[in-house]
Amino acid sequence: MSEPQYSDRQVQIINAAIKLMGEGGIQMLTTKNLAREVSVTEPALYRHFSSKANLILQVLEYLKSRIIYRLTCIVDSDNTPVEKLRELVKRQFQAFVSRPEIVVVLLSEGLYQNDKELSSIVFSIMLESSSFYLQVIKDGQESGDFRSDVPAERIAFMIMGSMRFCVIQWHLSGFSYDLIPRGDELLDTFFALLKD
Amino acid sequence: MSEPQYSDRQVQIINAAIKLMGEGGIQMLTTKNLAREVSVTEPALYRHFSSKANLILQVLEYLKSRIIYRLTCIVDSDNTPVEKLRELVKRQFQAFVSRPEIVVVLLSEGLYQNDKELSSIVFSIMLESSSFYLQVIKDGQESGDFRSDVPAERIAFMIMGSMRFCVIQWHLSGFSYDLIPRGDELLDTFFALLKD
Amino acid sequence: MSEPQYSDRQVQIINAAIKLMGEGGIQMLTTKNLAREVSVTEPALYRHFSSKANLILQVLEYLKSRIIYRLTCIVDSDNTPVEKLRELVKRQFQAFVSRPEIVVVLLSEGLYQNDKELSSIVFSIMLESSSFYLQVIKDGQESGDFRSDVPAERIAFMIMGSMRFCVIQWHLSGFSYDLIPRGDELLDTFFALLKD
Amino acid sequence: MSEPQYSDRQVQIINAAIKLMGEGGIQMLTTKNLAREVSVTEPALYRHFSSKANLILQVLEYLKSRIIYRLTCIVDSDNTPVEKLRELVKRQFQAFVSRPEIVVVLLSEGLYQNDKELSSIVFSIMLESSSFYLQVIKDGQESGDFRSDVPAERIAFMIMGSMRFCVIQWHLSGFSYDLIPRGDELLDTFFALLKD
DNA sequence: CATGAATGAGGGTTCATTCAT
DNA sequence: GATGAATGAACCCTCATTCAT
Repeated sequence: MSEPQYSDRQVQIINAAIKLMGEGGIQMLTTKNLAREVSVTEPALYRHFSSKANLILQVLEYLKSRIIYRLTCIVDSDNTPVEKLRELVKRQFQAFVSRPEIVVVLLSEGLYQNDKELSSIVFSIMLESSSFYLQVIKDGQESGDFRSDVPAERIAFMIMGSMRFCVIQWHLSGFSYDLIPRGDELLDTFFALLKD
Repeated sequence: MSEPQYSDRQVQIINAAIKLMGEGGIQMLTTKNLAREVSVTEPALYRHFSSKANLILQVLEYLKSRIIYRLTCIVDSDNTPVEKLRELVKRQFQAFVSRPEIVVVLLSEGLYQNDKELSSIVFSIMLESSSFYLQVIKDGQESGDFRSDVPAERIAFMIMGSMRFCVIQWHLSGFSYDLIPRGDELLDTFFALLKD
Repeated sequence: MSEPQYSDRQVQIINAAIKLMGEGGIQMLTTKNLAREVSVTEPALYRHFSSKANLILQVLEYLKSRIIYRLTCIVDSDNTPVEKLRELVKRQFQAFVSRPEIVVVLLSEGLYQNDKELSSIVFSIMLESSSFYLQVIKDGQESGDFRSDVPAERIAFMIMGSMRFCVIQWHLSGFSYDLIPRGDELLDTFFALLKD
Repeated sequence: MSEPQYSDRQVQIINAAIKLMGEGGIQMLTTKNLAREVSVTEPALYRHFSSKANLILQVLEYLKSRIIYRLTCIVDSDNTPVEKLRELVKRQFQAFVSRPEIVVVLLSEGLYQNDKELSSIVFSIMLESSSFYLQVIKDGQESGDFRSDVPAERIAFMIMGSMRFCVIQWHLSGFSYDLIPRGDELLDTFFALLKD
């Protein structure tokens, strides 16, 4: 593969960074906090990442590769489009539930405001994810499972937007309720609106 | 109104803060930058706001009151539900176009991660805005303009989620294209899916 | 008299200053706190005192004049030396009890470290007070009430030192016990040691 | 010993802090002045002390441990009570002469007004020192060297109070005369008054 | 690989004081 | 007399990063 390999320490640091950002946004991701979290000194971090910006970049790329991998698995399976869409939503939500910190890292785009490079990775995660949803919708339209009078692009767009909105509210509420049933409700709504 | 009055200077500072956050997120909102923007010294800011946190809070409340006002005007008009929904979307997008900085302030929830109070204002803006959309959808369902087999809450939810997603992509792209046509497309999609 | 007259406002400010210093030392005596205490704005203070240093100076002179007046009354009375000494101690302690803030202002010499002028006033209060005690001791020695084998100066010195130490401990304890009985104990000790 | 160890830099900083406070009270103890005195930058100080408050605390504890050590040596010696008392006074005064700054730090209780923790250390230094004087007086009473008709506590109290008063006057005078002879005078007075 | 020590740049904030009104 | 607004200087402290060891 062309994907970069991460040393154990790097993975450890990346996960610590995700944890910290999850706790208090990018303002909590300081070299001091990070070093404490990994139980090394601050200069030691620079053995593994050339700078803080570079670290965040690796964090995003690390998450991106895992997301793409997950989406690929689902879309490449033998399920029907309806089942695939269900899986896409459920597994995405399960991922957030099992690691809520990621919500901050991935859905708080504004965090990376200053850095074009970071913003563009977040953007690319969004776009590439899009294509998986889009493919499933198109398949569903061809198979007659989903209505065809609305372009697949716009449907995929609405689905992703709704999912994001759902997760963001969950986050703003302080993760104070169970996300999973919300995903089921979302799916019900999607299928109702998409019925041919 | 019972809302707090702002002195000229306060409004000036609030707008400068919005501008700065628009340019570089909360990391650009430093007292130094703010003071330069308003052409006073840093300590002078403290005559008008008790602290930086308090300033951000006022920024959010200032925007909130304006948003609520705009939504109220639209919903209280004599238009049909269909027209109202169209207005809600178009005017919201126009507001963002005429002042893109606001996107950062209002849609980058993660920015306020550290501060429960700020997060809760952003959350409340979201929830209160919701209620306006919801009312319009409900009216449309009663008048037979919108389908009734899907609960109004979920429809409102999808609409807001899609709008946010649309604006966020626009933001991540660096405001590199015209947002308005995207709003029109969104509306087309909404109406197609909501047709009774 | 040659003593300066104080306007009502000046007295009000002086007393507010004493109160503040009593609460938190000279670090609490800020123009902001002072203005709040007197219910005027900060610049208004400068109508009555040319500077903060000048204010403190007036505070000390104000207190000094009152102390000297009190001491004079006692020493000029018709009492015996023994009674006068008793009065000097009791009335001094009563003054502190009725207004503990003064302890800080008068006995925390270090506060004025930076300012020779202020230090010298505190010093002069100490020296002038000394002379009253000294006179009483001398009278007592002449009348045969007190032993004469130790110079009056040294006896007066020990008495004042013990009194100060007593009050300082009371202060450091947070005024957590009744000072008056300690004064009585002190007096017992003095008389026991001074008996001819 | 169980006492905390100080690194060289910490001792250097502590001494610089004492020097600064000696020159101009706590108002002169700024991070900027301190850094200049130690020839490092301000942030460097924070590698050795977590905050300015913590530094002052360490200063006091550092001095306390040295004082207690000195007192212990004297009291544990084989001298007679009379000799021990003489030593206690002389060595204390010598310590102040050789390092007058300490007067400010230890005898300007008001300095720490704002901080309960600091005040309580100063208080504890006072109390613990007390116990050494008390022991010597008691021994002297038992051996018949000192009169027994006045409780040892009160005698110790008078001695400490007189000593403090002596040193404070010396300080207020700007260290303008030799403190040592004053100590001798004090001792003469003590012995005269304490003679059985 | 990792550390202890240090740094320049910058953070938010408070201070006593001034000035025009 | 008093105010609102402003200021220069200074405050304590944190940041990401570097370097010698």
